[in-house]
Amino acid sequence: MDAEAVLEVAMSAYWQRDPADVSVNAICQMAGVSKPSLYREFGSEDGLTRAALDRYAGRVLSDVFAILQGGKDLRATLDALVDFACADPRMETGCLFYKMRAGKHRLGPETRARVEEIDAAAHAAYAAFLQSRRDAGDWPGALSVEEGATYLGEQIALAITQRASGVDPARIRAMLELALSVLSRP
Amino acid sequence: MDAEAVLEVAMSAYWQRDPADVSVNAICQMAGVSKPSLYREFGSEDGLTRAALDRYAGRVLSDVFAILQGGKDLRATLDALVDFACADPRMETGCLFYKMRAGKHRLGPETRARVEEIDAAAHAAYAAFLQSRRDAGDWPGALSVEEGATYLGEQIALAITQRASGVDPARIRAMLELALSVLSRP
DNA sequence: GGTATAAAATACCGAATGGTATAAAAATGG
DNA sequence: CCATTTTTATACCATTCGGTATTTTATACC
Repeated sequence: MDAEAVLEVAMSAYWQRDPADVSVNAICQMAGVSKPSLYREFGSEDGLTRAALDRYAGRVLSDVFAILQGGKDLRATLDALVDFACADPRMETGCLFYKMRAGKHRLGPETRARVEEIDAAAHAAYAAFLQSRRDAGDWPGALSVEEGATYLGEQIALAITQRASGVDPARIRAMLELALSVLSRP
Repeated sequence: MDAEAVLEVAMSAYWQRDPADVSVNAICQMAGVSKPSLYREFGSEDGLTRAALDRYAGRVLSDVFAILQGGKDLRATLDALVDFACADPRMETGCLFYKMRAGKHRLGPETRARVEEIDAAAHAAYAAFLQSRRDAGDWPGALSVEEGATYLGEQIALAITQRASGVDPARIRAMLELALSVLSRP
């Protein structure tokens, strides 16, 4: 049995639908794998969701971190984030991480801990980016780095979550650009 | 058996937790009512959640509609909305309507239809408010009424959803005021 | 080819779900 | 006080869930 293939199937299913709406039975059926084999590999449903989240983080979220750490200026980085949220085809069905975060109480302890870890890391990455822009004199205004990081992160999350709901991407982009305009205005 | 009391218990439970996390059995136990009695009154789980949503709309959402239709100017109305989202103790555990909307696919057909109705009505109320402010010369900028209504509604939803997640209310208020500042700026 | 061993598939378990049939109890009418 | 009807409470049903014991199949070794 190919653990990589199973994980790919699980990640895609959790991502497309919602972790709470995909049972272990369904994943076994989709992957063509028996339940005992899956449990021998991942231990529990919690282990499987955690592994799927890890895979997702390394494959998708890493792109966001790369944008934030790219060293570009404020405008270019915000544009790249907006493009990612509104135009990247991978975000058409939303973000697995945000779906897990929204239903955090339904996750097992391992996966929940991982979600909180990633959440903290994302906030830190947003904050580090904004701090660097402020140091470079690129980010005007009196908003604190902490508040700006929270704001930026939540607006991105809102936009991607709306994409999963099937809202018109053009409208989402307009809303997001409107929300982020406060960061580049004095 | 007191149908009103049952409905009150159900609404509170759905509101505090999440409709998907409260079973019919649990509601019967909390309300001290037998399952057949509840099913004779509400027909199905869908009927119960729908009735709970209707009660919530008449008891809580009506306050939001009242704010939007109060005839006050832009600043005063936005302030009232921000206060409602960030300071009203009833929003401490979030909004039942937004919780249902977020998990729309898990609801029965009746309740889901009601959610969509309310969603449309809320959007229309936001739009009517903004249109009246534009007509009164109170709302500057080139943003369309439709886009403004979507933006305003989603920012309020985000703030209230964050309250349910236990985020610091002061920070939520700062974020929301920041987001809404684009509506009163040229 | 026969046997020991590892892997996988089926079948099962207990708990919980939404929903209902049946038995008990209470209220009503005479 | 008895009989009828309505309401309530218990028990049950089929299905699904996560998780596992058991049996069957395939592989490896000699």
